[in-house]
Amino acid sequence: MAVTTERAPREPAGKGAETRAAILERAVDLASVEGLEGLTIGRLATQLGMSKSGLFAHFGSKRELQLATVGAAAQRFWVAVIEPALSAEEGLPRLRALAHSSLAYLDNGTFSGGCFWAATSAEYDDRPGPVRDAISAGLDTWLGELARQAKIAGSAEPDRFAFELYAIASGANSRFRLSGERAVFGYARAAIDRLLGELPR
Amino acid sequence: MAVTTERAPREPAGKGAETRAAILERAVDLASVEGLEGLTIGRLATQLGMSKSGLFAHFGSKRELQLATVGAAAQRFWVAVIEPALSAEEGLPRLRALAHSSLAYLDNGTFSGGCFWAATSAEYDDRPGPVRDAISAGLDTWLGELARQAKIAGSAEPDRFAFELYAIASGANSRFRLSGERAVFGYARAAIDRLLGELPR
DNA sequence: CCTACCGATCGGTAGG
DNA sequence: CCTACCGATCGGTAGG
Repeated sequence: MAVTTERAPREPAGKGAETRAAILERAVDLASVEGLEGLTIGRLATQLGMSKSGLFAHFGSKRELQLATVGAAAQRFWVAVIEPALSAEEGLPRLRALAHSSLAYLDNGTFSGGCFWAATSAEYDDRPGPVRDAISAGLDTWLGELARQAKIAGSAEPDRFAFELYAIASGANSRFRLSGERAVFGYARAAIDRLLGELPR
Repeated sequence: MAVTTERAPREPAGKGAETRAAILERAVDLASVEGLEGLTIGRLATQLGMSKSGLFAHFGSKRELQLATVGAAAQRFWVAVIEPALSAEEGLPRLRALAHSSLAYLDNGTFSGGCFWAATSAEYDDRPGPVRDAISAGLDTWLGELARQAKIAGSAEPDRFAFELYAIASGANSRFRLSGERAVFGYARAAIDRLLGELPR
């Protein structure tokens, strides 16, 4: 019973699914530059060499396109940041690996327009609705994982710890994006090392 | 000679200047919610009960409206954050006052849509041009002042220090804006106190 | 500061 | 997946 309640994917497989995946890859990059509002169907279609209505048919509404784009960005974040850290033992080693890979992901241009999550969360924090909820859930997952690892590592205040790690990384992203100075990543690494040094050993 | 090179204000004084000031107050709030792209002339005019073209005439282009809005936001930041801290002695006391007033300004809704600077810097970091330059200059001034006070307070790395203060405050803003949890301001205050405690006394 | 208008682009639809 | 089209809204202009 439970299985049958799963929503069937709009695109089962084959060419349609490939096209959809290609659209979403572009959509994530475009949204990281222009935002999820600036992600217009016409511009996206032009970049992909297809018609507006052809692209539109894959999603049915702009909102569905935006939600699918948030999902694709979550996948990319997982591959770039979470997965590489999974080989490290839970607790302090995992935390160190996550902090490293998240800074690397900001530095090396995983998203062409800087961090998708930083851009879209600032854009949507005042726009209630399912798109905002999806972005918020993605960030909550990230902070929750940081807090979980901090707790395993023995932190007495895992939520505060997660907040500080998050703040340092997102601060480095926004400063780097505006000033272009890579020095901020050095500052961020120093701050993270000091923070990790607070944990019991 | 030097005085005459100053650019004459577009609106000298009187009723025109008052209208312009009222427009910009609204524009700052609207932009803190919708962004500086979402700040459309039509919507702003409707909110103020005036015609699009009447409002438009005050600025001549959307870009000029955006630049004037950034200037008005800088004024509001100055009044809310910098000015209240000026009574504190330079160095550690000033730094403590600035950190306090900046967190208070995020918590008490100085801008109706959360921090104008956080919202617009994320929006414009990939949009080269004078608007981006104005936002960037405003943030550079803020970080520069933090670094200047950190240096006076005896920090060996004032730029790193300023970065960390900035990151904590901006992280608190973005987490509060998305999650609504005031606990982040407590985390931020703890982090700032720890940071200020690093300074020589 | 207004009415009346412009070309371009938006999300979305009809019909194939 | 396409062409052809829709009503609404965008920034901006003409003329007063």
